[in-house]
Amino acid sequence: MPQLNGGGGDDLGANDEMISFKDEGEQEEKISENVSAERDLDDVKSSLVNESESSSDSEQAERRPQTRPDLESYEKARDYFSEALRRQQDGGFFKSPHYPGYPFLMIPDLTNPYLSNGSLSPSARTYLQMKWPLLDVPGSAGLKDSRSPTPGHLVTRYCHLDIFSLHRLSNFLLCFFFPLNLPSNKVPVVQHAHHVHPLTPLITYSNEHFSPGTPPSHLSPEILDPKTGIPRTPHPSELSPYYPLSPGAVGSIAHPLGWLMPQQGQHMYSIPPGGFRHPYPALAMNASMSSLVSSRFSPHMVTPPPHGLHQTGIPHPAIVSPAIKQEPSGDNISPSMHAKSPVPPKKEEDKRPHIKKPLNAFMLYMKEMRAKVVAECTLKESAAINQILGRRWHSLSREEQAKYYELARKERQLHSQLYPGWSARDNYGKRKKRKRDNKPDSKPEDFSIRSKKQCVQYLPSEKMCDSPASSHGSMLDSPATPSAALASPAAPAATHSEQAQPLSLTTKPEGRMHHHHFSLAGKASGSTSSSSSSSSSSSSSSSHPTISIPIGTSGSQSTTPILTRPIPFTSLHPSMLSPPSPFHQAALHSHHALFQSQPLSLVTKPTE
DNA sequence: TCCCCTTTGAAGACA
DNA sequence: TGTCTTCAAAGGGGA
Repeated sequence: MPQLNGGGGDDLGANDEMISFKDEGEQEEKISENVSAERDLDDVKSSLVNESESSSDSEQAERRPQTRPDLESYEKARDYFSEALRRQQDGGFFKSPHYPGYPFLMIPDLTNPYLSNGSLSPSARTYLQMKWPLLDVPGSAGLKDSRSPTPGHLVTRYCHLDIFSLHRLSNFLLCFFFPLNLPSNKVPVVQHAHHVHPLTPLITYSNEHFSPGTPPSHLSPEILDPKTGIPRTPHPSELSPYYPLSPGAVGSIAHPLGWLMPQQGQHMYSIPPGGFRHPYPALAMNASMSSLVSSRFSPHMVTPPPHGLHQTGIPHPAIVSPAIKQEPSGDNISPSMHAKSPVPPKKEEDKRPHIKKPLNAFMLYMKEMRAKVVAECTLKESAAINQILGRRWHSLSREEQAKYYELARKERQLHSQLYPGWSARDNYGKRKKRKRDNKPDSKPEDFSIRSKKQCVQYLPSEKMCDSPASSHGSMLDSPATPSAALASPAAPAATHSEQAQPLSLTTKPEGRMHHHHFSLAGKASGSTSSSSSSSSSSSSSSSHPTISIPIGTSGSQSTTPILTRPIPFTSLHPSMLSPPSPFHQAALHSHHALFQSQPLSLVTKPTE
């Protein structure tokens, strides 16, 4: 657990009160989180053929990622933003993440965090919890759990920061994020010697991220010459290349994340060019970070280094250097790329950066939650992790999903603004075609043979996958609220369709449901997008006893009256067959949508 | 070393 | 317009 002042520093004060909180919270967190995680984990683990996966708790503890390498922290920070965003929007709905150390730049008036009555203002609490890892306490304990402490307790848990400590804290952050003319690559913060700073990701990269001699932009729009210290107009090459803009786009970009913009009048600290950079601003965005994006996408945006890296050397998530990600040479570069490429024309076309697709809602969710799932389980295979994530995704309420849809929409918007000429087609052919693309419609027998790592093995045949999606979540009882529809252009179809579904079965986008029989096991039953043949469906039907639930059509198939989608019996959670146990009910409370009480009471028997 | 696997969603291609 | 394909992330595992 990173601690700020464990090494004796007293800059922030109250350090002696901060230390144990995380441990306390971690225990609570473990208990609650493991409820769901273990379920998913057990589910997946039990389905894994690899028996070696079964490990003792001690092994699990050992395998749980501890402090990650810096590069991972870099990504973790990225995830943390999304996490924090969600938590902020959810009011602490989600538990504190496993990865501490999260740099937030915008401080909602930390110097005056107290309300008139002397209590800590909610914003300050939110900030302290979310933005300042040292002060972070498990969100579940503080804001979600019905047993959560009283506000007074919260204040206590928030370390009794007095006004001076907070002021010092804010100053600390300012000094940290906006070093002024630091002479060298030294970390421009007061960093205690013995502990990892909670902002370790930043510090870790600070040698690279914090360009010496770049003053805070909130202090001056100009750049101080690193040599002379004289303010001067920033040279394009020194400016943030994060989202390189085409010349025409420079300065014309409306804030793509204005929905996250904080209230006016709230002072924010913009990021200096060359200062702290989040790899993916849109992901990093939250209300406290929006001005960061504002500054990041300021007219200072210029072309990035040709290799697709930041001047800090950190690759932009959306720009992958050919050295990192192989791609064919210039042949596949679309004309738009040629015209709009942020990279100056080079003789070697293949060195053009690979602009990745913007992440969709699920990808954003996956990035955010993957670390949690991985931390909670011993599973290493992403395929299994993704299955869990996929189920959890479905288990999310529409409101929660809507956040990601909205975030993804902003991502796309931002991406389109930054890369006006970019097209998804530009990336076509840069990956080797998958085998399944050439695979003929597999017969049921073929499916079982096709791959020993097929998801059939991830999903248990006996033990119900008690993941929320297949058992609880929107698969059967999604509220079909239009929130997601409002948030995502893709969502409307689903919402529209699901509203017509008696059971509100959350279905894949209709383009994927090529057949009238749809297995809730999804691709686990062979219904891959590209191999969505009748055979795969029949494979599912043949391999899983199913019950048929009449559902409405969806999307483009809305004209089709009613479809009957067999649900593999093995996909039914016991809770669907019987009331949830007290333990389960506790889990329901702890995990919100992941464990909602089941309105359905399906009684069926496997047709062995 | 490269590809597969797995998930969902977005976007492009194609009929 | 509807259907299909590709790619986005992630990392263990297999060839």
